[in-house]
Amino acid sequence: MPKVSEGHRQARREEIIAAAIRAFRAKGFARASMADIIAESGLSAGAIYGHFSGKRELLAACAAELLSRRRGELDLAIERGEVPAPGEALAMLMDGIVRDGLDPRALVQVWAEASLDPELRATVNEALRMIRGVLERALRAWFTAHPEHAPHGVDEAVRSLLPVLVGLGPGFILQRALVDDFDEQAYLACVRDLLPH
Amino acid sequence: MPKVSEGHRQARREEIIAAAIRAFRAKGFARASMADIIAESGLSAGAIYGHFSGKRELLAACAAELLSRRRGELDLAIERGEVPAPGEALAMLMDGIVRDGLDPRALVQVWAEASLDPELRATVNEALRMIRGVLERALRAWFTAHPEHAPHGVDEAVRSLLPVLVGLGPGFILQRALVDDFDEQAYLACVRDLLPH
DNA sequence: GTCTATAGCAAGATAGAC
DNA sequence: GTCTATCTTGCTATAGAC
Repeated sequence: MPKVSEGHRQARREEIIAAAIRAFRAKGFARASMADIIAESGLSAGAIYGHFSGKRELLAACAAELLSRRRGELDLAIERGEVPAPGEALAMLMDGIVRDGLDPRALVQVWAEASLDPELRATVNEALRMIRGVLERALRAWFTAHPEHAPHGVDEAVRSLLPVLVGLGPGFILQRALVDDFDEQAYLACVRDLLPH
Repeated sequence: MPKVSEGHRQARREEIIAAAIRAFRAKGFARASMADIIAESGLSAGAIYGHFSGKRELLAACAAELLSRRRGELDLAIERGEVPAPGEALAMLMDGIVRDGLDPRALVQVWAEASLDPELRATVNEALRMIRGVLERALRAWFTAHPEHAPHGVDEAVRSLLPVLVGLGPGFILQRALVDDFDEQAYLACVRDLLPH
C-alpha cells in the first residue's frame, strides 16, 4: 500500500491527465512533447514519470477519460425513461462533446494514434463498444416504442442502423475539425430528419 | 527551364510520391521518417530534397494524389449519364478507396495532420470541396430525376443532404481503420437503404 | 514523491563531391 | 540531379539529490 493516501495519488494523476489533454489538444500527440506536458502541468519530469510510464500510457489515460465523460448523459437519459429518437440520441452525444469544449482535433489525434498502436487501438475499441452499447440501448428502446419503423423486427432494425449511427459521429467530428464552413446544427438537423423519427 | 525534360522530372516526383505513400501507409505521418521514405524509394536524401522541400510538402503531395484519384470514377459515371442514387454515389467512392488498396489508416493520418497544420488543412479543404462538388452533381442529377423525393425542391434537398453524405464517408473510413469487426458491406447497404432511393 | 540535470538517441535537413 | 556523410536539433526517459 502506498504511503500517501490513494485519494491524493488519484488526484495527482487526474491533474496530470488534464494537463496532457490540454497539451495534446494544442499540438496533437506526436508534436506535443513531454516538456509541453510538464510545463502545462506545472510539475516536473520526475513527477510525471512517477505516475505514468511514458507518453503512450498518458495518451491512453486521456482517451479513457474523454470517452468515459461522454457516456453519462445519454445513459442517464435512458435511465430516466426518456426514449430519444435515433437522430436525437446522436445529437445528444455530439452536443455533449461540443458543450464539453472538447476540441475535435484532439479526437482526430487519438484516432490517428490508435490506428497505428495496437494497444491504444484496443483501448479505443473497448471505448467504442461502450458508446455503441449505449446507442444500442437507445435504439432498441425507441424501435420497441415505435414498431411501425421496424418492419423486419426490432433486432434487425437495431442491428442494421447501429453501424451507420456510429459512423455519423466521426462524420460530425471530422467536419468540425477540418471543414471551414461546417454548420453543426444543419448537420444534426438533417440527421434527425433522415433517420426514422 | 530545367535541363532535363519536364516529363522526367514529373515522373521522378511521382516515383517519390508513391514511395512516400507506401511509407505513410505503413507507419503514419509522424512515425515514417525521411529515412523510411528514402529507403522505400530506392533513392537518396539528396534526390528527395531536390524535388520536395521537406516532409510536410511531401505529405501534401500525397494527399493531393490520393484524392484526385478518387474523383475520376464518380465524375466519369455522371459524364456517362448514369444517375446513381445518393447511397450508390457514396458506395462508389468508398468502393474505389477499398479497391485502391488504400489503407484507411493513411487517411486518418492525413486528417490528423491537417487538423493541426493550417497549410495542409487548406489543401485538404480544397480537396474536400472537390469531392463535395462531385457528390453535389450526383445528388442534383438524382433528385431532378426523382422529384418525388424532393418535396421542398431540388436545391433544398441537395443542400440539406450533402453534409451528411460527406460525413458518412469518414464514418466508413474510420470504422474500417479502428473497429475490429466492422462489416463494410453491411454499412454501405444500410446507407443505401437509409438515404432516399 | 518531486526536483534538476543530462544521458542517449533519433530524425530532418544540408554540404560538397561527382 | 544524385550520392554519401554529417551536422544540428529536439526529444524521451533516467539518475541522483533532496
